[in-house]
Amino acid sequence: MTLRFRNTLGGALEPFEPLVAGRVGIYSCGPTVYAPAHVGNFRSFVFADLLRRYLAWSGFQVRWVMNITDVDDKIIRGAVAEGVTIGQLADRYTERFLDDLDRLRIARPDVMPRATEHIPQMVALIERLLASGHAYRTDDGSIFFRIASWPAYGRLARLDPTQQRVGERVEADEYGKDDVRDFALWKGPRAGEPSWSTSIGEGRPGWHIECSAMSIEYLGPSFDLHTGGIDLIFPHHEDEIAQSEAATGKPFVRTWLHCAHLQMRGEKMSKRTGDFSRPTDIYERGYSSRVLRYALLAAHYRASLDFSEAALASAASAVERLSTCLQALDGYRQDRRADASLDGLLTETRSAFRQALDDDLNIAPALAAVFEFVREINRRVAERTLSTEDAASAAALLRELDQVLAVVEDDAVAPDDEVDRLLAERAKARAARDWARADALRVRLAALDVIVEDTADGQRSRRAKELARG
RNA sequence: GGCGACGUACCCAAGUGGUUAAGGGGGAGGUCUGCAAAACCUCUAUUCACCGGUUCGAAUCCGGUCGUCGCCUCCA
Repeated sequence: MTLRFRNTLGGALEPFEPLVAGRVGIYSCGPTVYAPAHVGNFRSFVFADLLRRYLAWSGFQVRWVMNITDVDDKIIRGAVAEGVTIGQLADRYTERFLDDLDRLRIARPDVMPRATEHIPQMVALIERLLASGHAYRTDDGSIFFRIASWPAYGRLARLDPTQQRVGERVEADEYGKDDVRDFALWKGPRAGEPSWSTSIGEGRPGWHIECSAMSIEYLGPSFDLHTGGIDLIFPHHEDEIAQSEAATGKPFVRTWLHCAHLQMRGEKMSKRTGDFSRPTDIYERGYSSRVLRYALLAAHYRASLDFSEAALASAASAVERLSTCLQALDGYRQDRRADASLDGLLTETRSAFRQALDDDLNIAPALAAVFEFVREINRRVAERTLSTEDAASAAALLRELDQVLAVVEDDAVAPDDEVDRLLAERAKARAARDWARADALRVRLAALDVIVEDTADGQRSRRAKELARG
């Protein structure tokens, strides 16, 4: 089976064929850096990261671009409220965002362009739209895209523009548009707002144009994959398509992938309702970042996912099961003949994993393949039927699959002399069959959040950090 | 009102025409272990929201009903 994706544009499951064989260009709509992003936002970034990792694992050379929106209404409002510049506010939350990405093991995109550093590219696009009659100016210096000039408008969202409930949901016309459905490419200058002096006049860019300008700049006028949350389909991505294709005359994006919402208590997690969590809130509750990653990753990207304490607890147990297996393999020593059936198991597992993810990133059967492998390996570890080399091969497969999942490998633990000393003492006590002393040391280690377990391969320790404490 | 997604065990969730309905979590019992933990084994849906229909056969196809969520405005 070959790799297939459900394309939002048209809704069909399509075989994936990159424009250039062996190479993939991905653009992901990134954050607006006016505040720390919440867990719902990160669901879509974890999804994009899974996509990127899986494509890379499958042998594609991937170029991943994610924008940083560092000028918009909310940033301007926030900067004014704090008495800082929009640059200062945006820098602060960009740093915060990058930290959040790192902790969630979302590998940094290859390019993270900022809107304010690409004004010339946006202006160039707008000039072409003005020249071709797809855009028009209004009295205040704003420039709008004329939807009536683009018959394909609404194809992505399967929305008939004439059916929009004008007046009820569509904002009243502030800028003197010809048609209320037309969207801003450029916003004329206003007192107290940042403004750029350009060939199309004074002002600042609209939201949609930045993604067109920056994706075209780094991936070309036509590229393979574009991701975002389901809420960006309309109007954001619809507008991107219209303005990009109208400006370049070329088909914009081949495949659009949209991630469903993270829900909280049955409703979309959003800052607006106040019902949301940030990653740091989850960490403070005692869950590690890879538990959070697992919780966001374990459901199919197109299915809405309810974010709850139960989901996190379940993720914590699952993650612990995976890393315990890896740890057991790393510590395993057995001088014996190789397990003749191991190669077959490794091949079957890799194949089932690939087959699942090839099917529109169907994560559940992919994880099932991993867990079935773990159960089988745990059985062989317990029965001591693996050789030391077999254990290393099994561990290597887990690590290989974890290049895609990034949840199995435990975070490196900072060395701790006190813990090391207690562990060594306990090992000595056990060797001397001094059970009372060994048990006392185990209790002391537990107080330091270190769980000690005894196995056929000796004492094993791990941090008690995946589960909520208290 | 228009458009879209969805309803499978205690929870999450795969499965889109045909042998025993994946997997994870949780729970119950057991094995192993100095003890503990981890791990392993067994059990935990004669049934897939409901009602009709098509078919030799449906969780899977068709029609209807009920319910949930999202988009149509800024939003991941």
